[in-house]
Amino acid sequence: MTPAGRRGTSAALSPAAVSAIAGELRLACMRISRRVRFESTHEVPPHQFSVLARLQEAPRTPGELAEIERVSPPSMTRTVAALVERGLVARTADPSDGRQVILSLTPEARRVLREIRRRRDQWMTVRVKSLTPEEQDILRQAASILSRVAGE
Amino acid sequence: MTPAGRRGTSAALSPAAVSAIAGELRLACMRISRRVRFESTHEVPPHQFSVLARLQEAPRTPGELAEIERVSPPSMTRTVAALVERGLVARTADPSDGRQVILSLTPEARRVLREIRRRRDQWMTVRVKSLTPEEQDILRQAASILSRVAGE
DNA sequence: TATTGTTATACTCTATAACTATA
DNA sequence: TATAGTTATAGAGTATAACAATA
Repeated sequence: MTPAGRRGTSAALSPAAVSAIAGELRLACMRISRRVRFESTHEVPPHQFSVLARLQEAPRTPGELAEIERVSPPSMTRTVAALVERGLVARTADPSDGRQVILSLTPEARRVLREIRRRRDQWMTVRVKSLTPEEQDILRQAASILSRVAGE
Repeated sequence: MTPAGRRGTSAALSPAAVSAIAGELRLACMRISRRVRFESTHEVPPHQFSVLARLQEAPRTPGELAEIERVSPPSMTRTVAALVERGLVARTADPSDGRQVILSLTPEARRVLREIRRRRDQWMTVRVKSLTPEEQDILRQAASILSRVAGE
C-alpha cells in the first residue's frame, strides 16, 4: 500500500496535499510560460500574436476580436491596422452588411504562426527529451489532464 | 509490455511522441498561466508584481532590478517610483556608496504578495480538487518534474 | 434610432539621450 | 573619468468620447 502512485487506484489526497500540488503546478506553468514567451517574442508582439491565433480559428470582424480579446474597439482598430500594415491580415468588405469588415490571415501570417509555434514547442521538446522514460511517461499522462484543466 | 505507463519502467518514447507531449504541455502551461494571470491582475500590474517578487528574494538597487527584468534603467526608475508612491517599496541610501539606493519591500507589500499568490493558487486548487485521485497522483509526480524543467 | 467601425485625445509603459551626483 | 540614478523626450499600446456610415 504505497501512499500514492504506480497503481491503478490511488487513495484520495488530503486538502493540504492538493493545495501543495496545485501551488507547485501553478508556479511551474507560469515559469515555463514566461520562458517560452521570452523565447519567441521577437517576431510579433503578444497582442498581435493573440489576434493572429484567433483569426486562424476563423475569419472575424474587428468587433468580435475586441470582445474576445477583452480590449476596446479603438485598440483593436489600432492592432489590426498594424497587422494589415505588416501584410499579415487582409480586410474584405462584408457583402451583406456594409458596416462590417471581415478580417482574415494572409499566407504570410500562416507561415509566421507556424514558425513561432515551432520555436516554442522546440524549447519544451528539448527539455522533455532530456528526461528519463519514466518521467516522460508521467508527463504524457499529465499533458492530457492539464489540457483539460486549461481548457475549462 | 504496454507502450507506456503504470509500470516502474517505461520504454523510451519516439521523437515524434516526445514532440507531441512537449507541444501539448507547452500549450497547456501557457493557457493555465494566462487564466491565472487574468484571475489576479487587478491588484498590481504585471511589471510591478515582478519587481515586488524580486525584492522579496532580497533587497536590491534599481540598477540590479533593471538588469534582472531586462528593462532600461529609466523604465525601472518609473516602476519603482510608482511602487514607492503606493507604499509598497521603501528606499534607503546605501551607506557605503552615495550613488546607490537600496530598495526593499514594506510590510504592506508582503501582505499584497501573499494575497495575490493565495488567489492564484486557489484557482489551480479548485481545478485539481475536481480530478480523480488517480489524476491527482499523476499531477503530483508531474509537478516536481515540471518545477525542475521550469527552473533550468 | 441603433450598430459597426474609425478618429480625436489622453494616460501608461517602454526606450534612448542628456544631465546630476558620487567614486 | 566612470558609474548610479534621474529627468527630458518620444514611440507604442491602452482607454473613453465623439463622429461617420450603414441597417
